[in-house]
Amino acid sequence: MEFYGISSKLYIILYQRTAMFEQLFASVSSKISLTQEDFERAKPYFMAKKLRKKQYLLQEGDVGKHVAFVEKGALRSYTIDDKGNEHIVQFALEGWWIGDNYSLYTGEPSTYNIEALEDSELLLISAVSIEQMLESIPKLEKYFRILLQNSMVALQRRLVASLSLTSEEKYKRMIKIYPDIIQRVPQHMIASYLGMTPETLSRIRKQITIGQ
Amino acid sequence: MEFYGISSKLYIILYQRTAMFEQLFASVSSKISLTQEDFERAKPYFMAKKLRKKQYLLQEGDVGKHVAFVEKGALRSYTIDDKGNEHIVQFALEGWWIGDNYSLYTGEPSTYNIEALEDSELLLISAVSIEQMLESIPKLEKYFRILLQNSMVALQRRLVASLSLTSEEKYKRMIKIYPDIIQRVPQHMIASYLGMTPETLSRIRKQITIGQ
DNA sequence: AAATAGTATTGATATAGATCAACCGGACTA
DNA sequence: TAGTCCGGTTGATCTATATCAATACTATTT
Repeated sequence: MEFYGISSKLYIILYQRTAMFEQLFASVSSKISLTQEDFERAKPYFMAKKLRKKQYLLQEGDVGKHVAFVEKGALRSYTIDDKGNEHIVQFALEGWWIGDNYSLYTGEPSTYNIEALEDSELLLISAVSIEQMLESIPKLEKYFRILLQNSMVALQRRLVASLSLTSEEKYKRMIKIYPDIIQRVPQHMIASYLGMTPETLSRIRKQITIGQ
Repeated sequence: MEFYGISSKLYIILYQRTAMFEQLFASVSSKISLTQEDFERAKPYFMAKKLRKKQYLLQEGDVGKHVAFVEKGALRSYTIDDKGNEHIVQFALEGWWIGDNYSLYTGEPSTYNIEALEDSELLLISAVSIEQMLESIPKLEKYFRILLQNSMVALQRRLVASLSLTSEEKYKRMIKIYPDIIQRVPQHMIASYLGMTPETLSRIRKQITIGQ
């Protein structure tokens, strides 16, 4: 848009860089108003990273050095409990943040595993870079605070849901809130996220489709 | 301690004011290092409030105008689900914060009820006061960020626990993490917090005490 | 094209925990 | 002093969901 008078080669480079931050720009803009210049100043704090399907961003025991914003692809974070069962704590599609904030800030080893479910393109940022970026662009404080608050609310609601709903109700709630995740993620992972066995989810789905 | 050379009357007033903020001071000091002067500057942003047992700090449908720090007493926040069942989202004893941050910042009506379980002494602070206080004492930003992070971690762990543990394991975990809450809160509320019926909790306790 | 690993379905059976119901003891309160 | 409320216990029964096991399908690797 504002690229009049620059060579086509440079234009392409700039265009790519913008495309790379497309989702992040959308995410920030949806929560606060930020000028294009401020946003340009934010870019250098991030590092692009691609992950192939099944690669890990973080493994249990590692210290999380970055949090990641998902520009493209899909990831999950999960823990393994004492009985050896996996529990999916979070999915992240385009426009979501994922990482272990606690490990990032405390320097303690993480209890999570974060794995790409599809080939993914991420924007990483370190704890130090976040500090510096917030120092330099204080408006972004609000963006991150809103993110944190929203995740707290989502987490509390999910907890209440897990305590009060039947398996069928949990699944229907999931369809309503995250239809896109249902589409892209294997069914047994949805089951793990909802705290039920794959068999139970399969039966529930059968019942629902017959019912409709 | 640092009150040499002042009249005994003034001493008492200062002593009371300090006593009123005792827990808050301890909480802040445990997470960041703050000078006594900075802390003194923080005090005016708070408002003291006493609540008798069974009184409410917030009721579903109200907009949360403050968050509260508990200097003394015990509170709970809970929601009522579609089936009319109460679910306790949080307890708060001395040294804990309680409130609906989401409602506070968005201005939307709260979905929570916050009730005193004992006669309690609170320090309230409004959204605007928090902003101003953080502006004036930026060090406190870190304090609040640590609080938020810790609650996220606790909440995620509680969620995984609720998905993976048996009722007995959940109760034992609760005893380990919050022995003080077990002591002071009616048993059926513990059951509600853990997502089981009072009957189940009663049976579990019986079994445990026999086992030991 | 064959082999393998990952994913989903279906059936039979077991069980943790919910539900319903009765009862008990203590603490307000009328 | 009796009466009502509240919290907790105990028993009998029911049910949603887990577990175990077999089979089929699909995608990926060789």
